[in-house]
Amino acid sequence: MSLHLFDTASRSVREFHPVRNGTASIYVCGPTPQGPPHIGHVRGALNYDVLRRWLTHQGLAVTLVRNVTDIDDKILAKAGQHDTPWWAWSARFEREFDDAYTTLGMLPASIAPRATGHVTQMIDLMRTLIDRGHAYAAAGDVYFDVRSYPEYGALSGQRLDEVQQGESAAEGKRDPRDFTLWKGARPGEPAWPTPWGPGRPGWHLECSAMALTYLGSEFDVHGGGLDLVFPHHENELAQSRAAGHGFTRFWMHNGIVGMAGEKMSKSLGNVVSIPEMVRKVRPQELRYYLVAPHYRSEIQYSPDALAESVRAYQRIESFVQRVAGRTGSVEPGEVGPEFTAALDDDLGTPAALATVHTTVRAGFTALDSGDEAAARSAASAVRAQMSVLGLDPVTWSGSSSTVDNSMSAALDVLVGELLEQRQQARATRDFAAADTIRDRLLAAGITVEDTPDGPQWTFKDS
RNA sequence: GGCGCAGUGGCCGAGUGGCUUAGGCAAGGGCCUGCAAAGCCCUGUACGCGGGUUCGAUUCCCGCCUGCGCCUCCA
Repeated sequence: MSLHLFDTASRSVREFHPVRNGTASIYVCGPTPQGPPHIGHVRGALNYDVLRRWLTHQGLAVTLVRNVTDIDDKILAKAGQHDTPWWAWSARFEREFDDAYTTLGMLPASIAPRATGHVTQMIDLMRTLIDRGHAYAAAGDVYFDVRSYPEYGALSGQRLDEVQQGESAAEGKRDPRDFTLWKGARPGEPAWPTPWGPGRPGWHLECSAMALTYLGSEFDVHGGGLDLVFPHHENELAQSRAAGHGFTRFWMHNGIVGMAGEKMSKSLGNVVSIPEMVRKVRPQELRYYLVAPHYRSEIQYSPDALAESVRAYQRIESFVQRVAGRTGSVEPGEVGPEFTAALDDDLGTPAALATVHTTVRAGFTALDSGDEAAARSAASAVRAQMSVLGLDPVTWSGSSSTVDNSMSAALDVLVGELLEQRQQARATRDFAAADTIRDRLLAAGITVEDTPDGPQWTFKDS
């Protein structure tokens, strides 16, 4: 195995060797569920889903932890505005995130731990840091002493002296750049007891505590959006190393999703929340769009680009369907060396998809020339490749909820009748009647195409 | 002010010191088809601007312009 991944800490592509043979451990910064999931959240999550699938494909037992920051300032503020308990607010959007992940075909995380469930571990971590002289309590808060850790800033390339100082110089803070491990409770706020007074988890501490709890003192990959490098990941690294842990071997950061100059807003009609988007395109098409560019590239969202992806995905899909329609169902086979090389090279999904498309073209050519064996072999490779990307068309059509199987069978009979009538009309060269049938089906969302194997129909819910 | 990323053919999007210069979408021509759709074949010579290094740069170096991310919450 020669997977190579870009590591933010070393700013280079390095060979991946798991900490524990035969396994891979991944921690991904998950959502702060204060609102509905949007395209950017999902882009990141999808990236680690592909990584996870690729590692699994290589035979590794993957543990993927994606946390939920179920308490923070914004959650408290928004819940307050809506007169809702903070825990109900975050639970509601946690469910929306889960739904979005599932809708987009992501494998479930091994565990999705919540911050509020790991206060014990956070207290332990803080105690260690205080004992080692890296943290201190002041006025109910607990801070990390940034100057006590000389490596601070190495991950993000920030020099401590140049870091802009936060505006709020809280009481007892030794240095304005010291970051909060634990927030003392203000009146009316939820609080958990600690040796330093009641309060609630700080964002940075929470991630370290959960990563260390589930993945151990040293693990393979820590992922998140590029916007988390500083300060979040810098702080996580500092507090974890200062507490004596090796922490992660690779820092992996996905590019962010921009909005092509426009801000995302409902009034502009460019809302990109996942439930909205999935009404416009099928989830597998959205997934294709988000997975096709390299994960480290920035994506400027545009409806036109999304539409291109829809077409591209449908081409692959129709190839697999065509082969299955003519020669019977096709099982996934080998992904092949080119595809492997592409993903091994820092998860090169663009090159991997280029291989898929090249295979599709060859497969269509084989189909046209009647070489069914070659067509089946191509389709089999395509299914395997797409499966690694979470895009296998057969799996997706099988899980489609638009039409369940019994309905589908009934529809098949009815459409079959009409297509039979149409064939008879065509046989007598009554093309007007034949076209009327086709037009009526199209109006109902059923597209008819004449292939060398006879007419094929597809249903699209729109 | 500091740290960092990007600017590729009509569009999206890879990549590389010179080689057969990804892939997709769209377009034009052809094949196939009653028509349509799909598919197949062919066509398009692009790398922000100005310098430099080099036999040779889109690819390396310097400067500039433009856009973006982070330094406060963010995937």
